[in-house]
Amino acid sequence: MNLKQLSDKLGLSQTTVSRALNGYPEVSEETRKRVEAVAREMNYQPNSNARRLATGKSNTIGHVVPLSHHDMINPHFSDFIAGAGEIYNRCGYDMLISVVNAGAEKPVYEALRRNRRVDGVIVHGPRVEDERIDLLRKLKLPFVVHGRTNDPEDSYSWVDVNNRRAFHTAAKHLLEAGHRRIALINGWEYMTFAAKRRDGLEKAMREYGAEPDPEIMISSEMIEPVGHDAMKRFLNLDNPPTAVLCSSVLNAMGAMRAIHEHGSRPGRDVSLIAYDDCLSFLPTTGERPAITALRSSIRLAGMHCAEMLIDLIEKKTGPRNLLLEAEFVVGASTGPVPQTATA
Amino acid sequence: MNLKQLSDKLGLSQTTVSRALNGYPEVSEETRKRVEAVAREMNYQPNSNARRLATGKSNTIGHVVPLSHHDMINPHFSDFIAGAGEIYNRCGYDMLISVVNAGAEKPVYEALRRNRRVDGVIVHGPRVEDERIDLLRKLKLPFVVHGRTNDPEDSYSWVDVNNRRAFHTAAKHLLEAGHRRIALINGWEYMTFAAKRRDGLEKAMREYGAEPDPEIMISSEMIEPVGHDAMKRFLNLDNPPTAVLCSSVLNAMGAMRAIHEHGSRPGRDVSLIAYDDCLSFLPTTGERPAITALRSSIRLAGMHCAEMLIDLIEKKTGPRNLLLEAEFVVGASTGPVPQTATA
DNA sequence: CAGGCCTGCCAAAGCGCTTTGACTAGCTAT
DNA sequence: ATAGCTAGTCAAAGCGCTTTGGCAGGCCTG
Repeated sequence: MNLKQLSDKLGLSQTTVSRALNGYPEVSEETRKRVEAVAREMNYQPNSNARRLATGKSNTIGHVVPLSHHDMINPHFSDFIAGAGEIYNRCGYDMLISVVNAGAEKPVYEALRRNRRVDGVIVHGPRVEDERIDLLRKLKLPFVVHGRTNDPEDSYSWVDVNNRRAFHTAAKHLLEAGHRRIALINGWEYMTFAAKRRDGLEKAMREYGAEPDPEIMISSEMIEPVGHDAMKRFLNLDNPPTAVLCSSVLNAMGAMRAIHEHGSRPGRDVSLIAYDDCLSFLPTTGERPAITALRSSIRLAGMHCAEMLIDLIEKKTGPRNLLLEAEFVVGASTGPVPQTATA
Repeated sequence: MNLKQLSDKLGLSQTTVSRALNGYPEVSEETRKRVEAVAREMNYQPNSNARRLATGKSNTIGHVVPLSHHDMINPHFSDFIAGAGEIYNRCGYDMLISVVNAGAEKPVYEALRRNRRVDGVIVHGPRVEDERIDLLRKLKLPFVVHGRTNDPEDSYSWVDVNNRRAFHTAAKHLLEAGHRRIALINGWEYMTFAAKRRDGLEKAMREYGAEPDPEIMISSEMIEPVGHDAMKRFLNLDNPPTAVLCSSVLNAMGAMRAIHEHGSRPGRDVSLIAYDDCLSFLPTTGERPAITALRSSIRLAGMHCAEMLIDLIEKKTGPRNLLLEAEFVVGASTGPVPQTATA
């Protein structure tokens, strides 16, 4: 069933039927009703390729997903997608995903643009120095960054969590409890979110007269074994940390494992705080959670990004920004600094 | 730069240029070379919407991803996508993802078909009773199932792991070591993979004269806290299991946590085997792995599915099947049944 | 009542590609 | 010499939609 057949059936021109269905005002209400009724009855749906060719609009959002060195997609990604996907469904957009080796994004963006394959893109995993912002601006391809780069903040659209403040808050909590040697198990610090988290931690420490020690700070992949190995190493130092900040629940689990193996008790001998992206497959349970955490839903961030991008595309507004705050939830994994250590 | 401009520049007709670029034989080699050179120089790339409209082929593969009850996408999904995405890139296909509530897939498939939005789809999360097979056959939309349903096996295309044999092997390993009370922390058993795993376990147990006990078997979401809570409950029974099979590393981690909390030692007091999908964010480490596991890469499965589907689409072959075997790797989490228990 | 202005509809021209059917020139076979 | 191929090219007809530019006819307005 195509437009021609439908309009023949209705005894109307294709023009009128098209307009009726797309809500143009040049059609009488009566005709519109009739067209809509028959279209529904015939189960008519316009061919999207034809429509795209005619309008130049694709009603598709692109996600260019960088693979890390280990051919792995950031595990946070599936939750982000779940959030964004919900909005796309609601607004009638499709989601196109391109998996590509980190750093090789450029030709993909160019191809998406040249082909008019997408109306806009979401930028994942922004780095401090990121050439994608300039590229996309040059390509005139609407985009929203999930996170930030070091470009001027109001020069592009982004949705981000206040990572610096989050880690500042967490660090302050530890510092107030007497901790002075605080370890950091961070993501890659060429990524903006990780750099900002370190900033927040260091700022808080300096405010309390504590000196950040590079020896107990690591920047790496946010996965379980990395957390484990790092924490194990830290605990075996002559001067081990009394607390640790983890950039993800994944490496936090590893750190916890190392703490247990070392015979230490979390919250007593060692305090631990994790940044919890509310990963759907690792829900942090119960009333009094096992882990003290900073929480912000990555799924929600996905929804915000999608909404903002669609707004940008349809209303052609200028750059917009959204800064979310992480929630700080005290759990069982933090406590006052042990006496032996403060002495 | 479109075809017309390009052919004007070359002094050829659009027909000839199109044929030259698409490798048709009716063009002299000399002309083809010239066309290709200029096309590259001009950075010409055909508009994919126009091509799609003309050919009716979309060069796009659809993934309809069901959301579980908790609005969560199966975490295995991102690894699968990484594998499939690699193949799509290599073969010039795009990946279209539709996130949809579990059970509401039907209208989405119908729309994808009617719109000629995709050339084929990958079916995720097949259930024992799954109406999608029939639906897709009726829609004449090529598809490959990642897993199986209870439809006749050669009546549709699938890529699956031999889940029954995998769990049979694992169970046998435990049974040989003297274990008779074996617990199961499984995925939802309306999903085929989970049902088959249970079958494999029960078959092995019966072969060794052990009776499966429903009280120490659970079918649920494969996430950490579920594994924890289940194992905790099992260990507190009057007659606790001496071994446990976990359907995922995620719930295995939870089970491990419960074992530790209970003061038991994995591999000594309680044996544990996990099915490891080689999740990129939870790599199982080292020479002598901490967990005895069945291994099969879900990323590889993604690649196989993508390859098979593209073959189906391009060569229009009949149904094809691929049954992969999981690798069994003995680690530190299994050992002989403790004496107290056998007595 | 002439002129202008809506309202509601239509025919036809794209959008940029593929593909059909035809045509020419040169060559072979009869 | 005529017919019949083949190789190489082209003009034009789609693919199914949107959108431009008209064109009737009814309604005001002065």
